[in-house]
Amino acid sequence: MNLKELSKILNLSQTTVSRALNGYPEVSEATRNRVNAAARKYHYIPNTRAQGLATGRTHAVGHVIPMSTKHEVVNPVFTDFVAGASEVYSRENYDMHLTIVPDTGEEHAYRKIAAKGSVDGVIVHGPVKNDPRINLLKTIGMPFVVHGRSKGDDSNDYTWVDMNNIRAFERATQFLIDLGHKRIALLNGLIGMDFADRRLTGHLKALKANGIPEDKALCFSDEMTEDYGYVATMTAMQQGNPPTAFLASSIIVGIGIRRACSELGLTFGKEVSLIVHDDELSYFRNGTTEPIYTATRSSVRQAGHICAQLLMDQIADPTLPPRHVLLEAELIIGNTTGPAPQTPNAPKPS
Amino acid sequence: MNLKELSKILNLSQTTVSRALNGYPEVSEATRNRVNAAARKYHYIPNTRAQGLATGRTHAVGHVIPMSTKHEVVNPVFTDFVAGASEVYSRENYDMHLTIVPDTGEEHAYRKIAAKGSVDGVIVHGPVKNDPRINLLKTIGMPFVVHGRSKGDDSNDYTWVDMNNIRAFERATQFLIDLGHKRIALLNGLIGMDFADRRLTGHLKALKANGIPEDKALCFSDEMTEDYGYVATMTAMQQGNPPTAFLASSIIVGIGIRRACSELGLTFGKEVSLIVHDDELSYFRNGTTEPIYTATRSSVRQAGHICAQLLMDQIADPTLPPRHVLLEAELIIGNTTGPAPQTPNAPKPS
DNA sequence: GAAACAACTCAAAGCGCTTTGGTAGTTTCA
DNA sequence: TGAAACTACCAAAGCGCTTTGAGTTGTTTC
Repeated sequence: MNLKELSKILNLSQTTVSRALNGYPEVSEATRNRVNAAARKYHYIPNTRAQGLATGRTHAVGHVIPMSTKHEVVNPVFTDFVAGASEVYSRENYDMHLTIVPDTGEEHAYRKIAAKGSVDGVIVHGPVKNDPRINLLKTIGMPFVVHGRSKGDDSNDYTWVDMNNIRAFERATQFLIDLGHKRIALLNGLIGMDFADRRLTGHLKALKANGIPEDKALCFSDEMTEDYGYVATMTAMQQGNPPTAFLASSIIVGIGIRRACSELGLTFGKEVSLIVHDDELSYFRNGTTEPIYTATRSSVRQAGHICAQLLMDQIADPTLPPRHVLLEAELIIGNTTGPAPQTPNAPKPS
Repeated sequence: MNLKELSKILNLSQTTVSRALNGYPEVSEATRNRVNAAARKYHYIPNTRAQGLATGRTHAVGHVIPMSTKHEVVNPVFTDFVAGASEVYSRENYDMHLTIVPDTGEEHAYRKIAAKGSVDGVIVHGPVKNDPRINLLKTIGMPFVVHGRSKGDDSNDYTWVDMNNIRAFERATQFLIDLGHKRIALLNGLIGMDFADRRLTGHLKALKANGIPEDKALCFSDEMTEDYGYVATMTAMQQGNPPTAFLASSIIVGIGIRRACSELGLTFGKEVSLIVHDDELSYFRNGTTEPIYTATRSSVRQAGHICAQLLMDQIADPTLPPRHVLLEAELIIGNTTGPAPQTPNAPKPS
């Protein structure tokens, strides 16, 4: 069933039917009701492609995920982010496109997305330092919102939603220092990712403020998998001077740390302390009644929601000035932190 | 840059340019080269909407995810599935649409997807028993592939890709029985989901074959989160007659079981055994060198890849008969299983 | 040297919608 | 009473592409 057929049935012109359906005022109420009833009866749903061609609007947004040989395409954080964003999309009747582009030749990929005309705007995931995509999208003139930020770019020139990574990791580190910890291992995300850089910055800032020297051997950086958490912990604990505390960039890494510690016979809050960053992933709740981990908490789902909302606004009115949302993480005290052990941990055999 | 402009620049008709670009034979090689060069030079990329309108093909597929109040929208298994599927899509230059539909009024949602004409086919996720979507899609006449199956529907009548859930869980249960376990807890997925039903079937089949009575108190069923694994384990272990072995429907549930057991001071392979189903999730590898968990293993990423491929085939030739792919899970022996303890486990205090 | 055939190229229609620029018919009001 | 102002509708153009059917050359063939 298309417009033509429907209008024939109703003995009206396509114009009138279209206007009736889209709420234009130049149609009498009687006709409008008649049209709406018929549309429902005959299951009439406008063809998006045609609508898009005619209006220049697609009612769709794209999520573009960079894929490299270095890291996995889609991760659990992305998953929850999308869940949050999709709440907005389905409310606003927008479609969501997922495009996975190799991070070589990104420019072409983005140009293609713009030229193909299949989305009204995009969300940029996983920004790196000086991310070239931002300028590209600006010159192409496609509305976009960045999840995170990109250091180096003038950050007032585009819309972003970010978590205060520096502050969160500064606070977490300070909390551990206050408990007497001096040897703190940081299990960070992939270096080069903007968020990972900021977390490192925050961590180092707190160390410095307390006169604790940075130890490169305690700074790890990788894709945030469970296995990474395990392996890095094992490596750290086998050093001559192992850490008494861990700071993990994701609850998933924390799970790996837990497995390692349990294997090494270390109890959280006693021999070793742990703070994780908790994105409130739906499949890895940090406890339903009381927190499992001491954590810096900030909902990535909420971030998705906000990003989507800002993008919708931007699409509705492209002249809107750039907006910025900086979410603060809460510090949640759980059972994985405690005072630093009196005698430093001895190296553990492998 | 659009076709009209490009053809003006080249001093050719739109027809010729279009044919040259799309590889039709009625164009001289010289002209074709000239056209291709110009297209590259001026960054010409055809508008998908227009192309779709003209051809009836959208070069896009939809993933439709049912959303209910009962379970989360997107889960880690879905994530890896999508990663696998997207490999095929990007190779074939297809777009991927994500649509999240409330499971009330599903019929309308699917009809809408078909009528909107924005995808050439869909992948059906999370089939339940007697899933109405299958018949609906058949009558609508939209190509589709089901990830999983739907008991009750004549399973030869549509294309599906499934894992042999019955066999996997039958084998796993038998393996535990062979180790002397008689009290085996099953931490299954949501009841009603087709895969969960089959897993239960396989489990019960093995119990029956060995004359072990079913104990409802040992059968759990819920959304497969880490917390569920933890809570169910705690519940199971506090019973008068606790289990000596666990069978978990996902590695994530297994992680929760691990946390509970470690808290209860139980060692895997000694006081308690554990087999998980391992979907080979990229963020939760079952060990990189040796397996962490004894597991039934089957790559959901591969399943995604296959589904996507079958859907592409189906779209290319809708007259193709339905196809079925049944993947077998491997049984991987890790360190979490061992002989049943001589004296049954005593109930653990909460 | 006309007819037949390739080898190219083109104008125009059509995909399903929105929107511009109308036209009738009715009401309003000087 | 007649011009102005509405109201309610419509025909047709246009969005950017593909594709049909129809040329227009230039080359063979008999």
